Formats: sequence, C-alpha cells, structure tokens
Amino acid sequence: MKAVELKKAFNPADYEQKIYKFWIDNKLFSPNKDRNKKPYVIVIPPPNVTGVLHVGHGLDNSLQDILIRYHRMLGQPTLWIPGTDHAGIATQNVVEKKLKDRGISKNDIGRERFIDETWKVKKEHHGIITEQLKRLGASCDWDRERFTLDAGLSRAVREVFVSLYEKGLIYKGNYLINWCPSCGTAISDDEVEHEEIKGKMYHYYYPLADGTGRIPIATTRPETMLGDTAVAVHPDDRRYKNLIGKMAALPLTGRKIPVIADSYVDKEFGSGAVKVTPAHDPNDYEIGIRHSLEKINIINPDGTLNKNVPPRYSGLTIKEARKKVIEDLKEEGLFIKEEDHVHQVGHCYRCHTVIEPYLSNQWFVKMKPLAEQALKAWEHGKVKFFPKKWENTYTHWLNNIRDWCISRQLWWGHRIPVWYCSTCNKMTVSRTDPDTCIHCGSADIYQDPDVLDTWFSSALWPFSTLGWPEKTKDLEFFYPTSTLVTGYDIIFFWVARMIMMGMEFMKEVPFKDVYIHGLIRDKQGRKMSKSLGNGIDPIEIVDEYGADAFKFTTAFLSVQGKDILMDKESFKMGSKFANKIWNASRFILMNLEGRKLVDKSEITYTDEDLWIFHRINKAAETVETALKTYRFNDAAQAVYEYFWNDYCDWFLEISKLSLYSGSPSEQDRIITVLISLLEESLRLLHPFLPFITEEIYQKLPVHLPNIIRAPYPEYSGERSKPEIEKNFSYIQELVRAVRTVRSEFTIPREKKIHVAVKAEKNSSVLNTFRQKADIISLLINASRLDISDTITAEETHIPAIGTGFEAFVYTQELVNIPKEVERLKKEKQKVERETSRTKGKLENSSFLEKAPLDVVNKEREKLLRLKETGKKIDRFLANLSA
RNA sequence: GGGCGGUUAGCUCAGUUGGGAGAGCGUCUGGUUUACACCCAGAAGGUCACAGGUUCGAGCCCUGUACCGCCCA
Repeated sequence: MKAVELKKAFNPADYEQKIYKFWIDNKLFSPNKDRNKKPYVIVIPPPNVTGVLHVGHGLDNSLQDILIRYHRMLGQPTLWIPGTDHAGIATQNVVEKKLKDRGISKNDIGRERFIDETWKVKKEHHGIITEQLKRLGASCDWDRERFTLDAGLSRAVREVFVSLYEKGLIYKGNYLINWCPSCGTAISDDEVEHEEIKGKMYHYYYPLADGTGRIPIATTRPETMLGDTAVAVHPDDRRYKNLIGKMAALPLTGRKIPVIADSYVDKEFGSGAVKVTPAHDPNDYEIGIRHSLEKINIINPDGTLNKNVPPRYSGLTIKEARKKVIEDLKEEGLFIKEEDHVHQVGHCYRCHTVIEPYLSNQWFVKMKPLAEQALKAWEHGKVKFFPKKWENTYTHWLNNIRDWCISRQLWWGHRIPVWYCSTCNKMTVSRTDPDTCIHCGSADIYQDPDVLDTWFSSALWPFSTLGWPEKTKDLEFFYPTSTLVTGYDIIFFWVARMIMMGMEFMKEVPFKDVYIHGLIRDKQGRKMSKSLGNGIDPIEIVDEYGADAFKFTTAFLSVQGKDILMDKESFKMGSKFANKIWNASRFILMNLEGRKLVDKSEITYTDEDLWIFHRINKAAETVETALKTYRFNDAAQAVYEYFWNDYCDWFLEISKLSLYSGSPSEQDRIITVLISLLEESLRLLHPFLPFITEEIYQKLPVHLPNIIRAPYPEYSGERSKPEIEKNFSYIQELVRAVRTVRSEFTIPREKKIHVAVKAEKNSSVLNTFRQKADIISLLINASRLDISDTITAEETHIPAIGTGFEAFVYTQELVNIPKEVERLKKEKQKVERETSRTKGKLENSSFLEKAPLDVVNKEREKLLRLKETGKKIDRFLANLSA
C-alpha cells in the first residue's frame, strides 16, 4: 500500500470551503428517510437578516451544529431548519439611514417604494449572514430555509392574528404604552430596559385655587406638569387631610385640578404629595382610572410637546421643556429646590432612547389564557430548561404576565390584517385581503397602517417554518422539535412566546428541551459591543484559525449556566488541537507505505490495544452523557483528553515499537490497529471539528462515502477493561517517575540510561513490568532495564519511588548529593504530611465506626503505601549521607 | 425593594449523590526524537472570599458577612 500524504503544514483554509461544498452537493444536511427512528430537530434562532454575525451567533450556532451532527451520526432523521428574521425596527432603521445618506426621508418616497427599497436591502444582506453561517460549518438544511416575511410565514401570521382576534384574545384600545420617540413606534413592556440614572428631584409649589395655601410637590419630571389633571396625597396624611377635595391652580397653564386622596401615595417619599399625569406615567394612569381623571396627552410622536400645552411650550423637546418649566416656576416664586436623585429610567432596547409612557390606540394580545397553557406545559414536564434555574425566570414572567402591545408604527413587517370602513366605521378582520366592508358592503375601506411586532412572527417560528397552517408532512413528522438553543436574554421575548403559541395552535410544545447558554464577554467580563470595540468577529477567527478551531473552542468553554469570557487568543486552543489531529493523522498515513491492512479476525490484540479501546470507549460514554444534559465542555474535554493524552502521547508512542520493529507482520498488524482507531477517533471528534475530520476521513484507505453520516462511536460494555487500565497505570507511573528524574538531573533525552526497577514478588506490578519491559524501555529510552524483586540501592543510583515499586537510575555522572538530599527531603515532607493526616483519620474511632468500609480500607491501604515509601526515602537519605 | 448567580493556581475557568484540589493559557527547566516547536519531557504555583455551623470527614450541605454581576419591580 502507498503512503497517503497530508501536507506538512496544517492549514484549514485549504479544505474547509471544499468540504462544505461536498456536503451541500451531496445533500448531506437533509434528514434521512428512516421513519422508524425518532427525528432530531432544531429550528435556528433566526438572526436579523440585515445583521452581521457576531460571536454570540457563533457560539449559538456552534452548539447547535454539535448537537445536530451528533444526532445525525446516531442515525436519527436529523433536521436543522435555518432562516432569518425581518427584524422590523432594526431593518427599518438601517434603510432609513441609507436613504438619509442620500438626502431622502421615508415620507419622500412613500410606503410602497420604501418597502421595495427594504426588500432590496434584505436581498443584499441576506447572503452575508447565510454565507457567514456556512463559513462556520453550520449543517443546516438550506433547502428548507425560511424568512419571517415569506408568503407561507406571512400566512401563518395572519391565521394566528385572525384566530386570536376571533377568540377574543386580540383587542384594540387606547392605553398607556411605551413610546420610543426615536424609532417612532410603540414597543412592548419587555422591550424597555430600565437603567439607573443620576437625575434630579425637583420640589415646587402648587397654589390652592382659593388662595388659602399651597402644596409642595416633588417630581423627577417637572415638564409633565403641563398634562397634570390632579394632585394626590395619602388619605391618612395629616398634613394634607384638610386639602382633599379642594382645587389647586396648576401653574403655567391656568387650569384647575383637584386634590385627591389615594393610598398609592407614599407619605414618606418626597413631599408626600404627587402630581398626577395619567397620560404620561403608568402609576398616574392607574390613579386616573380610579378617580376618573382626564388624560391629557401633551407629547407628539417625535417627543416634542404638542398643542395641548400653552403655546410657549409646544414644539419644545422634553429636555428643553423641562428647563423652561423650571425657569418659569422660579420666576413665579413657586420653585423650592432641586436635589440629586438616583432613579430608574426606561430606555428603548433597540436605540437606547428614553422611553415615553404614552397614551395611544394600539393592538394588544390578552396574555393570561396563553400564559396559563405555557405554564401548564412546563408543570407537566413537557418542556425542560437546561440549566434548570432558568425555569424560574420563565415561570416568574408567565405568572406576572401583562398584555402584549403588538402594533408597531412601522412600514416594514406584517401589516395588521384589519380594514376600517369609512362608511360605517366598523372593522373587518380578515385572513384574505377584502374588497369590501363585511358589515355594510362599502368598498371604501382602508387597511390599518401599522405592522405587527417582529416577535409576533418569531413566536410561530417552530411550526410556521414547517409549513403551518398547511398540514404538511414535515409538520407532522418533525413537530415538536427537539431542542432550542439560545441565550437567556430572549427567554421572554421569544422562548416563552413560542411555547404559548405552540400550545395554542399545535396543542403541543414547540420543543422539549431548551438549552440556555451564557453570553460571550471579553476577559474583563464586559459585554461585547461596537462602542467598546471589544467584539470578536467570528469570521475573522475562522479566517485565522479555521471554523473547527472556533467550534471546538466555544464548546470547550461552554460551561452550563455561565457566561463565557474570551478573547481572540482563546481560539488558539482549538487551533492547536486541530493541528494535533492533523499531524497524528499525517504520521499514521505516511506509515502506510509498503504495508497491507490485516483482516480484523486475524488480529491478536495486545494489552495496549485493549487499553486504548477501553479509553475511547470511556470517552464515547462521557460524550453521550454530557450531550444528553448539554454539558458541552465535558464532551469537548473528553474527546480532547482521549485524543491528545491517550491516543497520541501514549498509544502512538508505544506503537512505534511495532512500527520500527522490522517485522512486516507486526508492522501490518499495528498499522491496521492504528488506522482503525484513527477512523473511530475521527468519528468521535466529528461533531466538534467537522471539517478536519471529514478531510482526513476521506483519505483513509478504507472509509464510508463520508464521515458526516458515519455512525457515532457508542459505549460497549465488552470494551470496558478496568483491570487492563489499572495495569497500564503502573507503566505510566513508572515512566513518569523516571522521566522526572531525567528532567531533574538534566539527563538529556537522547542519552540512554540504565534503570533498575524493584517491585514486590508475585505482585501484578512486577508482572506488568516484566511483560512490558520493551515498552517501558522505549518510553524512558533505556539502554538497560532490570526488573526484579531484589535490588539494593547504591549511592550512584538516583531513586524514583512509586506505588508498589522503586526504580533506580544509574548514572556515570556524579550525583549532585546536596541537590538529591534536598529533593528527597522535600518528598519526605510531603509523605509525612499525608501520613499524619491518614493516621489521624484511622485513629479516630468515630471515623472507623461511621465511615463506609471501602473508604476506611482505602485509607488503610494508603497508610501502608505511605509508610513503605517513607521507609524507602529514609534509606536513600541514609545512603547519601553515609 | 424582590429574585438569581458568582468569589478555587498569575489569567480564564472545570470540579454532578460530602471521602485523593484539576484543565487550558502564562511562567520556569531541558530538548532541531524525520507526525506535530500550533511540538515533546518535566517543574513551580492554591488558608478553595471571610466568619460560624452540621458531619467521623466540607471547595461541595446550612446560616451570616463582604465584594462583583445579572434579571425583575
């Protein structure tokens, strides 16, 4: 057989794109047709179509790819549905900005042309983000790719809207909502981020209308006084009791407003009297309802003051109005003081503008009935979170659910399927675009100008992507999906809502497991952001280290329930591992030269072969349990340690004895074993490093058409050999002990040494050493190795002590006696510390009584060993000082 | 104000029924072993935040404290 050559320098760029094309061309990402096996399905959290892949996406999709590839190799029909999100506000902002650069506003070109522009931008950007996912190696079924504004998904959105409307779960009404003046739209409660702000508390007076006195007011938002419709005090507050029912003269406006009593007011806070602005504060809104107060809206959609305020204020921004109101109050002699005050202020999660509570006519989803179903699904164990702690977040949100404002004053998105009749003023809510009003038949109808919250369509993603509301075969077979992988920042936005909608429309949860991973942060623990410039571009990493390095590193660092702190350097780890795989493979493949592979039935396996089988078996077992519970770091670590430490450092090194033995039959035998283990190792590694494993796999002398669908190594009881492992550990300990001596006495690697080993007669240690003398000689580079139960130490020997043995390294050079004494003394100290600890335990009667027998026995054995070792050291020390 | 999480080697972090403190990176020593210097062999380095408690035994369980972070009000 000819050697197979791998390039000397490992370079992932040589093959990654080629391999991806191979997978695509052969449609290897589509699910197999084995209907007898349970399908494994993931729907991708759809990235923003106009976005750019950041490292968080990289993490999210790497983990999904690992799960998908693992299950695919288990032979399950495995489907990963890719797609993108139209991201209403974000995309509209992008397009508006582009127009602005050309000096155009969206109103200049009108709705239709604006949407056309947006589709153009969508089409350009779409390729960017999907190409990036492909660069990462994401094995999604691209033939099933979806976009939230596709015809099919839009149909699903309409069906859900109309159906919920018909069930009375969607309604329209004039309520206080969160208004983002910058985005120019309402947003939901969940889209408001509360932030601590160092602001001011302003104190000033409202005079009583009858001139009998004045009330001190405290507020953080003095400008909203222009919309005040009451002053509220606590009913039990003695200071103000006599004022209740009187009228106050609202300064700067000439209006009169009542003084009311409401127990919401905190007597201790501020002055104990609060101004009430029902149209611009959620608490005041509630007070307004209780007291039937007028609601005066004083703010325009763009955040400036409107015509409901005196002319000298209208048109001002909120900031300007605040300044002016305070100046004017001062002028009127009503101002008392201002003091520093830290309080929470809501900001838009998209653009970070301060949110205005705003009275407005909007569409809402009545959430309680939906939330109850979502809670029930969780209670019945139909959906599980990993890690479990997120279930608290989930249930807390559902238990404190508020109605969801779903209308957005945007142009880009699913238009609300409601038409208003100019003739009879009634609404037509319809699955299909109507020509006439269903109430009066008038053709004079117009559609609601608003669109739906993007999360409304995202909530349907797990079934809309499978074809719902059509009863497709995909939907029938692949729903519910298996696992959702996402970050904790969108548990309410998305996860909980998908579960609600799944329960409502499919009567079944959308996924059984939810794996919540951490966020990626920089090494200082800060969130990655453009403004800090601390972000990592995953594509840059792929260019520099390869997609495998990216994937493996993220998996290795993905500890359940924790954020991941990393920098660009972190990815060296995966790159080094890939390099190791490359070179180990290169070595084996080059040794194929002149060899022939032996039929497996003719092979007699050595203890070392059985040992490495045992180790790979253990690694496969670890991967299985780790991936079942989404412990990616455990899985990655298991394959890493198996391949690097066991396979390369020990097995491969030992195999050189056979490879260079000069016996063709032994060479054939060992190369067969090496190749077969390499093949299995590649399969073990594939989910974590898909490209390099496929590349090498296809160069093996015997292989299936591809590794991506080859079977994953599974645990087998027959391969488990703890006895073999134990014996092998004796060899490892001896080799390490001798190597340490070599290192400490700077005996160069190439210098062969004479070593004598003593172990107890008839012990398994002695037997193992005797049987494996050639291996030991190789690993310690011995010129001569004596193994016996009767060796006496001499001064010129350097001792190395281990469990059940003592070894002596002969050296012609004079032993550095003081150094040797120092080393032994240090070792002696260690032994003594351990001895006294162990002795203490064994002399403790309650330990003997209460501790389990095997623990006690273990301690006893340990003490014997320590004593033996201590004696040996003493003997050596005595020899040296003699 | 309520809730959750963290504090283990110089750095980033593992440590899953309480019974031998670990990894990667970094540091130091020695090596151009024809698989790999993205490497090999070895070493140093830790009062497991602090204070109590439970236990024969605590990094792990309980209570409290300090500091840091996140979510919700």
